[in-house]
Formats: sequence, C-alpha cells, structure tokens
Amino acid sequence: MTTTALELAPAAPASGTCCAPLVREAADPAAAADLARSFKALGDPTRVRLLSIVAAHDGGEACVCELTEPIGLSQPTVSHHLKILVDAGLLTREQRGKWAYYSVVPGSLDRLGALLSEAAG
Amino acid sequence: MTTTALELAPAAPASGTCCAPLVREAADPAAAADLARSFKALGDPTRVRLLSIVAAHDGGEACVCELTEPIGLSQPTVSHHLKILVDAGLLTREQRGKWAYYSVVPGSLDRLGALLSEAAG
DNA sequence: AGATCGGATCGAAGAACTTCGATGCGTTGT
DNA sequence: ACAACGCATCGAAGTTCTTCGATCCGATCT
Repeated sequence: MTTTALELAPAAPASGTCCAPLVREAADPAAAADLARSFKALGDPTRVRLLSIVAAHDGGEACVCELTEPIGLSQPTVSHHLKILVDAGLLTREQRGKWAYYSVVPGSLDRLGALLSEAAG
Repeated sequence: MTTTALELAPAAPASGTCCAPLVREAADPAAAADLARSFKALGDPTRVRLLSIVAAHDGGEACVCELTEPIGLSQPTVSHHLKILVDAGLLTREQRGKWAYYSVVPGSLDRLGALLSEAAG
C-alpha cells in the first residue's frame, strides 16, 4: 500500500464539489420499489412472528386457529397479516376442508437475503 | 422415498385437532420486534434507493447534496430518511467540515440476511 | 335442512408514516 | 463581522397502516 492514490482520494479539501463520483449503477426506482414492497411485509413484529411460528410447525405449515392464540391478537387481524404475507410471496394458503393452512414459500427468504447483498454489495 | 411416514403425516382427516405440533421454538416477541425494526427501515422505496446510491459511490460514502437530486425529494425529507437508516444501524453519519457524509455499515445487510434465514429456516 | 365452526371480508377508529416549507445551527468564505 | 452555504430540526397536512367488532361465506356435523 503506497500513498500513490492520496492525491486524488480526498477530493476537494475545502470548497468545490463535495462527493466522489459513482463507481457503479444504483438500483433503479422500479427495482427499489419491488424490494421495498417485500421488506415492508416483514416490517411488522406481528408478521415476523407469524412467519416464525408457521416455520416452527411440523411440515412447515399451520392453520389460523393455531396462530391466533400465541400472537394474542384478534382473528380478523391475524387473517389480515397473513394475507399481506401471502401477497408478498412469503406464505402460501391452502384450504383443506374446514381449515386454511399457511406454509412458508421455500427459498423466498433466501432470495430476499440475496437481493439484499446485491443491492448494496 | 418410501411411504412409511404417511400414516402420521396427514394428521386428522376430518374433525379433531387441525394442526401439527411445533417442532422447534418460534422467535420470541422481542427478537421479532428487533428484526421488524430493521426491515421496516428497508420498507420504503426511497430508503432502498438511498442505500443503493450511497453504496454505488466511490469509497462507499456520499453527502446529502449528492443524494437529494437523484431521489427527487426535498432536502428535509432526504435527511429524515437518512436518519431512519442511521437509527436502524444500516448507515453511519460523519460530519467533515461543511458536509455530512453517509456510508453503509459494513456487513449490516449481510447480518440481516443471515437473521432472515435463521428466523424461518 | 338446520346448526355449528373456521376463516375471510367489511367499515371504522386511532396511531404511525411520508412529505413539505419554514426555521435554526454550525462551518466556510469575504 | 457579516453573508452564504450545507444540513438538521420543527410543526403541519395528507396518506397509509394497524386493530377491532360485526358480518358473511363454506364446509362439517346432527
């Protein structure tokens, strides 16, 4: 490590321009909005808990009746949050007889994590 | 792959209990709230773009004056979003003379991705 | 068929968020 | 010392989100 690059690294010491230029493309607004939509679904403690409880069940699925009690919220509220997680592509819903079973979409969380590293790596 | 486990997999065919038991602990409410706080910071398209633009700059840092224009929002609004990202531990702020430089906290996004896989893996 | 149960949908009330213009504070330049 | 600049903070207005009780729809049981 020599001090060769020191002449251009600190840019302007006093006045003039303040920042360094871009070295690569930033995420375009559409991609950013997509990413934000997914993260917004995880931006509520209730929904994180729902996701975790579903994943903790045998077979990776659980019905609403098993989710309402540990969450401690009303049944309509739990259904509302589950719908948001389904719309975000993190859960799937399957009606079997009288009960509705929710399960984690395989790989959906890993895909999100990968996008995370890519967006700011 | 034999059909050995089929006897206990479908649980109750008609009435009775609906769901399978838990096979492991779900995330406790405090941990879920922590995780949700981080994701909520990423749950806005403006903040995802800010993070991306900062990371795209040389040296991984940028000042507010370089962020306001590409975002297309007012300077107070950009400052507000930057503060949220700092509070979430995703950005750091450093005042150098007249300008405030924001940079991505190294590893913060990877850590989030790891928690993601852990919480529902 | 009628009753019952699981769960989604429908407003509504309250809280939280996003955005802005105006203003204040610290640094830089004249 | 004074003016100019970068940026944070302060209300305020409008929107969105969270939560609930009430209600409705399907499936199951008697």
